[in-house]
Amino acid sequence: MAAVTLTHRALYEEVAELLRQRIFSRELEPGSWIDELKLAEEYGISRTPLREALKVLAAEGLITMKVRRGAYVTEVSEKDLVDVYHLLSLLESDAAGEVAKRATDAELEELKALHQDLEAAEPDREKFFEINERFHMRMLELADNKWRNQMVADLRKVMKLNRHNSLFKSGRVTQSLQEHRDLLHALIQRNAEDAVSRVKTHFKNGLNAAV
Amino acid sequence: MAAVTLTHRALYEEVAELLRQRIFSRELEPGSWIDELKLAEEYGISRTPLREALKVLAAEGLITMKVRRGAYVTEVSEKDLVDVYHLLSLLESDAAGEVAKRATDAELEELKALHQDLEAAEPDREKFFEINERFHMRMLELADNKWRNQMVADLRKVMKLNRHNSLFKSGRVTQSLQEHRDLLHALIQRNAEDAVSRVKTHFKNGLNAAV
DNA sequence: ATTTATAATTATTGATGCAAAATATTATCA
DNA sequence: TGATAATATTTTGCATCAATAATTATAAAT
Repeated sequence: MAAVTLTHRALYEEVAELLRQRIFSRELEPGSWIDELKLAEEYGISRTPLREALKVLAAEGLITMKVRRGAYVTEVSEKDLVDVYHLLSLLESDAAGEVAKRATDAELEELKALHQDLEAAEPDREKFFEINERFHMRMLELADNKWRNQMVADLRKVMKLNRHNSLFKSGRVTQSLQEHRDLLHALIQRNAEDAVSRVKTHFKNGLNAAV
Repeated sequence: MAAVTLTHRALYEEVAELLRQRIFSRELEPGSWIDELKLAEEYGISRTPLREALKVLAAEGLITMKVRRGAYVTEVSEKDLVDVYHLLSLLESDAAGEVAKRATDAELEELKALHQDLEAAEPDREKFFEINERFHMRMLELADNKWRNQMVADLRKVMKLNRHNSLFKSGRVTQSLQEHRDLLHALIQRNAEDAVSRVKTHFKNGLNAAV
């Protein structure tokens, strides 16, 4: 019904995005079964695009398909979280080293501006969260490896499944900001080795605050 | 036709696997458009499970979906190949370091046995290829990070899209064997640092032979 | 009373059909 | 003769429909 057809993206993509939001907001809880029929009715769409959306989310690791049992929201164990942080640390630190070496001055300026936004957003958790994500992804983009970007984006989604968000721990935001400052300093100094180690520290502390 | 219904896996999974084979065998060429209707008829199935299979392959990076244009086999540029090798190097070398530190003696024995199979397979390219893959994936498993396993498995699929297979270059098999020998030595010595660097060298040489 | 088997219900998976969109082709006009 | 517009064909994408598999509940037998 009333499905406006200015469908720039395919319907299954739109639905996938809606489902992601519901998963991250924990409206769909980890471990819970996904009722295709109910969701399709709720969105006023058929099950076909919904099922295609579920396949996409399954590939991202957000949901798990069980044969003849349907789709379940992925449960992230503590070990999973440790493993995911480890990979993010590895991939993003490598990217930071690349950026320190290859980014143009203008690009580093851009990161600096993003960081300033982050400093300004500090009291607003939601905003801090969003800009933090933007900073990380922008650095990734500057490292110019689309395959890594895709992997990091997927891993970050899994990370967000975890109920204990590290930024909600008291003092973590302040600490995180300091780590970002240090990283930015290393990048501007074009000290690749230092940038790598700063990112690794950042993720190590992030994990400690998360578990 | 004759679609035997001992469907332990879902049909879309089976179809995805069949398509992977056709892509790797270059029967479906990179850049070429995938004719849903024709394939569905060929396999004697409907378009629904086929489309779901395409979504899975798209998530793996093997095919690319264009809105209202359908699915195309992914074309891997030289830069893509460099980027993918870089990531494989990063992820697998890290895994090797982990294995050097944490694997049990029995597990290292298992890797050693696999390596012996590889030595024995040398003249048979096809077999060498297969056992080489098994060795790499087994090492990954021993490093015990399922998220990394998934990522490496996907990246290796993309790598296989490339037409220039490095192992087809003369002398590369011999060189590759030597690198494996060195890696195994480092693992058995439990020298993590050396293992990491051996894997990195292995991928650097692999890339050089591939481009 | 407990266990096993069968039947019924429920939910997933696959097929078919239809509508909308994009591209290619043809015809007409300048 | 070339360009533009209209039409036709091709193909994607969504919905509805049918069937298959699994689980649960009930009944019967030991």
